[in-house]
Amino acid sequence: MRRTIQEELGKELEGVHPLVLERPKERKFGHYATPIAFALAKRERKSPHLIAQELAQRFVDNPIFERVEPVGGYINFKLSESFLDRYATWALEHEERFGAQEMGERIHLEFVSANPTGPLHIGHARGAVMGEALARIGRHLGNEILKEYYINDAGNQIYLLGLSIYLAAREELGLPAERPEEYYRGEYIRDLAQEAIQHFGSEAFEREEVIEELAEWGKDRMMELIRADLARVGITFDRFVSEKALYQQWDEVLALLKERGAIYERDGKLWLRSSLYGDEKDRVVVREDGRPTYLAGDIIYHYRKFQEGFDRYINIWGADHHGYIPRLKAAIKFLGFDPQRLEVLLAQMVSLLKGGEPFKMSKRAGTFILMRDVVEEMGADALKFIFLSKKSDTHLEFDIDLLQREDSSNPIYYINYAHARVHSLLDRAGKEAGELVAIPLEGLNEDAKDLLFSALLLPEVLEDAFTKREVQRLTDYLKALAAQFHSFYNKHKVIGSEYEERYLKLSLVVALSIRVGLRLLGIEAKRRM
RNA sequence: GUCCCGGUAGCUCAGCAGGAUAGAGCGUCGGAUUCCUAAUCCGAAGGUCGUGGGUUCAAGUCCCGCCCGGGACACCA
Repeated sequence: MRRTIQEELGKELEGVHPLVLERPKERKFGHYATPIAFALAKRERKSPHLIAQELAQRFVDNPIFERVEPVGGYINFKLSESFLDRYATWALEHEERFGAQEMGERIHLEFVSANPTGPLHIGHARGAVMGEALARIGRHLGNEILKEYYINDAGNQIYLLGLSIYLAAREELGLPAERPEEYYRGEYIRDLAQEAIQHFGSEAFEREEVIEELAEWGKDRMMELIRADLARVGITFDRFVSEKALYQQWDEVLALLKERGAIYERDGKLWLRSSLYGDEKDRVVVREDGRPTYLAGDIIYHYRKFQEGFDRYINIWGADHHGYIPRLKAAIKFLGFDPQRLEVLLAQMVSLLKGGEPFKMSKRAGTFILMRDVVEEMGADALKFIFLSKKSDTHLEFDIDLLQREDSSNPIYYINYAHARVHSLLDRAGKEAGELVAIPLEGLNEDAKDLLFSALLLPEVLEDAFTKREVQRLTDYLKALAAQFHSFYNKHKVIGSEYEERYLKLSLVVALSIRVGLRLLGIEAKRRM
């Protein structure tokens, strides 16, 4: 819709000035507006109002507008009913494809990538939910998106996982278990230990040699559990990449880096000259004992990603990794690729409240809040909606108790109720969606036209949400649309009125936008409550 | 010290690429149901947009300084 308007305006105003098209805060100013005359005032040495008047003249006969009005320096455009109706019919004909586009970008999307040394906690959930939603919206808009999970299965942590299971198992079996300074604790370790005793037999825990084996086994079990947690919230991946397997390519990548002058030796270590490309200092990639650092793995990983030739790469990381971005981008540059193709979205902290009290988590004490438990408590839909309703790079605070309530303080409930109401209207009227699509919308009051316009905004909301990576635009839109529908419903009787069929068609468009919008957030709209 | 996020109504937050009188939800107070789901709606009260400068026809929005809160600054992953 916005595109159509822009094209129409473009025909008349081309070359005049870059076109800014905005939606006025108040509906009385029309559906769209442009402050173009302000910008022209200086150059033309005329008052903005005069310029707006002149420009507005060019659109008076255009059938897509009911009214084109200069106010101050603004030109306000009000869409005609016939245009809105045509667009509504078109939307209903497209059904679930409403708002779809053919953007055609090939995008590599990496997210979650939590270490397989423990279950997913609430902090992981944010990036997880965000990645899935972006992928769904992006695909709806015609992009090809590969969802990938990078498994950090190399390094000391996996050994620690094995050790932790080993110790817990020995404890369980009544054998002496000496705790080192660093190990994983928490209920899941005890669960794994019991499972391990079943699997390996109690004799296995008499010797330390089993730790390596336990580490490997534990990692696989953890990945299974993580995948199960994700699946429960409707999140899936197209590919899992193992860090460990990447190291086969390290010699090749290191040689390439050396060739490009990216590497130097100091104190017996190999350093990446990342400060040359924006990092605050150079970083070690190979330690004195010859073991590559974590960064090395990430360099290989991104080397392989970039070799696949995607148009764009998106990584969703926890905000605590933000300092890591410059060194990775520097490495990408050294490898001869364009670091601008890599976008890192940061998922900021989540603070949970329960009954107004902070719900503290501490990984060390093993008291972190599991994503699984939150899903259990408030449901996957509410979790997704609330996590997506704030920009991912700002802190999020919410109270679990609020999300269990079944009223308007729970947004997902409120939106579902609007959707269910439409279906209840249809049932009540005994009408099928199919027989309403062609009903012409004419003679509507302002409330109905406003609601219709709002319902038709879905495509541009989706486009903005995706291209700006701001999914909260969609959640905000759905809340506002639901509110407008509830208000309309309370004010205007549908069944039995002379407008019955027209209002039903209008309601269908509202339901369509809600349904498609929710689906792209990974939530299925309810037809009955 | 450097970097990231934030400071807008009692609380949680919107505020688009600078544009029309700063918005929503919750909470508070008042009202609506012989009528399509009151799981809803309508109304009211409530704001020096952290602070001091600057740019602009126009600043919550952009630039600079300062204050406050949260987080990050590995040869851990």
